[in-house]
Amino acid sequence: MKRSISPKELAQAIGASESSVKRWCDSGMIVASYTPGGHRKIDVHEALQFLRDSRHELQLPEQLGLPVTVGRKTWTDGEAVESLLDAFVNQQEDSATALVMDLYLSGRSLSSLFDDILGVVFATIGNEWQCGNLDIHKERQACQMCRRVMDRLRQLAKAKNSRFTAIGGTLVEDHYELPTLMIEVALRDQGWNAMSLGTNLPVAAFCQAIDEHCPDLVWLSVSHVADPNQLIQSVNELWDQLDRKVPLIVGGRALTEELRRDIRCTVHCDNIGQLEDFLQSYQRNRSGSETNPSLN
Amino acid sequence: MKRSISPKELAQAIGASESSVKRWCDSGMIVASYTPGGHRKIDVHEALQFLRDSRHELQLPEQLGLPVTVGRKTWTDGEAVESLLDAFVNQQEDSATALVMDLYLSGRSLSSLFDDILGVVFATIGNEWQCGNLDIHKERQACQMCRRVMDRLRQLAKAKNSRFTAIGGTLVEDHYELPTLMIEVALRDQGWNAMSLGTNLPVAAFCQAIDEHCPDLVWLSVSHVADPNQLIQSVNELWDQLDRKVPLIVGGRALTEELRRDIRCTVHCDNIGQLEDFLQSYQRNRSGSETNPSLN
DNA sequence: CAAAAAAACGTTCAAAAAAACCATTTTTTG
DNA sequence: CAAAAAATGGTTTTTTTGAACGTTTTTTTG
Repeated sequence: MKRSISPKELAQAIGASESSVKRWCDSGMIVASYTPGGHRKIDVHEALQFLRDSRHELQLPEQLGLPVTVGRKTWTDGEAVESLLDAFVNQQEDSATALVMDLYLSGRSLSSLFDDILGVVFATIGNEWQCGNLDIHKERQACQMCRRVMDRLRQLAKAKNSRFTAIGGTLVEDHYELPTLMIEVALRDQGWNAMSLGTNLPVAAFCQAIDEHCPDLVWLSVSHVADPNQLIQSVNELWDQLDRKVPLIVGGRALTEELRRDIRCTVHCDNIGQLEDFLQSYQRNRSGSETNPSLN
Repeated sequence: MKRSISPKELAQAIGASESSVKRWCDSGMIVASYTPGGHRKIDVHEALQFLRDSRHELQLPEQLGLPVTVGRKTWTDGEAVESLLDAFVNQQEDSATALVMDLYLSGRSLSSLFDDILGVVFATIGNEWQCGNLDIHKERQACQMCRRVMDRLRQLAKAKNSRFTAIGGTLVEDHYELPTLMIEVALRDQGWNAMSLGTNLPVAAFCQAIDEHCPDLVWLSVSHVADPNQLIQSVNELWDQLDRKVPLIVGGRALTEELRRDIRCTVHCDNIGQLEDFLQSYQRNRSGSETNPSLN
């Protein structure tokens, strides 16, 4: 952890301007030390002392809900996973939100955020739960909190007037919402007009939605399979329903080798990163073959 | 969306003078924080809270980062239901959010908002779906949108340091999230520290959570019953687990007369309004019988 | 190691907010 | 109904704030 921060960082943390923080330092309201060149260094302890003395509330402007994150710039994957796990398990939603926003705003791609951080966190939570080390309700609450955090990301990546539409969801008996939500948010972040239809849907629902929205892409998230044969039949039914030009993307942790063999789809994805890779080549092809005024 | 605003901005937003807003801040009617120099900063949450308490008209909603349509109209229940239904079915999330916020800010109680508006809307959506007039995915998407709207209300009614804790959720095979979320939000609005454990939970999960949190109240939402006998057994198991002093509240549209007869619980609630009524008498009793320093 | 880029410095200045005060309107009360 | 009380809105002076800008220090990069 950093032990001192710059005026700019403190300014961001408390929602004031850098000028004001500098003035407060000079007037002695904030105790600051100086580098040989004259740059102010504010000890985190002094910053917190100042927060208590002044009537200023720490109103996290973007992120940084807790002292531990003040001025922190870079997280390694391992640290982020560990902290997030802790926050989710101990129901500290503010910390979790702050951390995820921190990662997002630091320029990390959503695919990396989902695959390398949140995915790992929830894989761990799932494991701990199945090993009996974690109560069921903690797992559920972690999912709920994560969903709220994702909703915030979803709002940040809100759909522009994109030409490309995508729909997706999960089939019957599959109630896992987070994976399909991740795909929705990742697609939106890539400029798609993505809509998750929801979970536990019969194939008919997909077909109706396809008729209604004429999407340019359909995704299917598979996290739980009640009846493998029914799944295979459903996916293939969906495949037959789709125009050849509309790719069907299937992925999820419940996809066994056998299922993959028997399922017809455009591409299997094991994570969001692969999905994005596919999208980019797909968009290049589409843009190349189509006459597209907006790109000229 | 801005986090905090100045008195002048709030004054413009509600069409009052800056002087009045400052006076209200000083008198405590508006909860304000201060910069080190003494400038008032009003958290948007607090501004909305004040707006709701004081019944001031919101003339410039955009000052608070709200959609411009908020506060433009007074709604009858029928109109509100009709418009909300339209917004949910046609996936106009912004409109739906604005309308719900409108109703909330106009001073309507959450119980009324849930029982008379959102409840009716989703009863209608459910009906239309079962009659085949509405595609399944539309119902699912409506639920997702509603959940996001509820999450915003949940944030507004954020838990204070309440003495009273409540937990609840749904039992296995019951995946309906909205009702239990409504209860959570309504309880929070009443000053409770309410936590929804989630859906599709075994009784064991409730028991673990009860051990961990020692709640003052437990709720159970029943929207779908796969096996009536198992439900009865589960609820009674839960009842036995609970201390007599901790009320168990059971409600939901799937509660038939027969089920009610065989289920042991403190009180059945058909809607949020009844829940609030029970809470008020309960809190009076608790405050009266307990030695409670904070009330003296 | 040196050049380039980024961040922080100090200063100035205009806009915004606070505080204090007074006039006007609305509500309460006898 | 009229006087008193309370609430509201406007004005002035003083204080606080945030942004701009050219300069200096620190960090990054080749």
